[in-house]
Amino acid sequence: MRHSFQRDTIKNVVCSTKCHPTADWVYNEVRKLIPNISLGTVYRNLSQLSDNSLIKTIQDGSVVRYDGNITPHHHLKCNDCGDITDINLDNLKLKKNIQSKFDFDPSDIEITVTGTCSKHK
Amino acid sequence: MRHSFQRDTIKNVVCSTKCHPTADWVYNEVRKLIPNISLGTVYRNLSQLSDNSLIKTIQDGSVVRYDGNITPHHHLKCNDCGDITDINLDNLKLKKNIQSKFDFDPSDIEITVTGTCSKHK
DNA sequence: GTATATGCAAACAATTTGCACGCCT
DNA sequence: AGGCGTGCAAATTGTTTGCATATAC
Repeated sequence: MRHSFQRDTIKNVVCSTKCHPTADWVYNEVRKLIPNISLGTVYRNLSQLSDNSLIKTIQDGSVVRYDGNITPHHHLKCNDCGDITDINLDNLKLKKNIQSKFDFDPSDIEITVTGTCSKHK
Repeated sequence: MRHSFQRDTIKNVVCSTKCHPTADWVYNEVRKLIPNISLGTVYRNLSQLSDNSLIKTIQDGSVVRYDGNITPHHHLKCNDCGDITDINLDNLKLKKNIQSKFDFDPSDIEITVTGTCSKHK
């Protein structure tokens, strides 16, 4: 992967927010910096960045969101505001449990908790 | 929700398989029984059935799959064959943990474990 | 110089919707 | 009779791709 101003900018935008943005949100932000960038370029670079593990993707219903936080973590999603928050959960025990109980070799465990956040109770 | 032969057939098809089918798979199966059914009808009824909690939906990447098993359970997905298997995990502790640690009221916890199934090690 | 990246527009796949007609109750 | 359900086709949404040009190394 060689250098490109577009890709650097896209990565910066994704990594400087905690809002777990969609491609479209990223596109609009990046356009403020590179007005004539194309949506295709944004998609291509987001895929590429995630293929190279520089960002993460999360499936939120039918849309893909991106996450600059690449440390292992999970998500809370509020049904009211749609906000997604990062949480850390120890899943080592779960991993071992699954390995022994189901004869399955986990490479990734994704836990998404939906519910009501403190602001909306 | 009143009676319809189409909806009954769709529900039966979804509930008699463990393969977590897509709308398209269901469409093709149902067409064997009702050759002139339309894809729109299949989508409408799958949504309706899941709105009424008679079936479940699971997001598998960008496509939606349906599950006739409506008891609380989670999924193992093999990276090699793509097969999705139901597993039972006790998440009561996790629920309580999240409630107290993050001041968040969980309504649903979804755990998807991807990895390698026993057949593909 | 050559391979990779870009902008643009067209193509795509999954899903949804508008409409006229048909069937349940 | 009135409203929900249906088939069909067109529309919508999110995403990907082909192509000619531009840029990195």
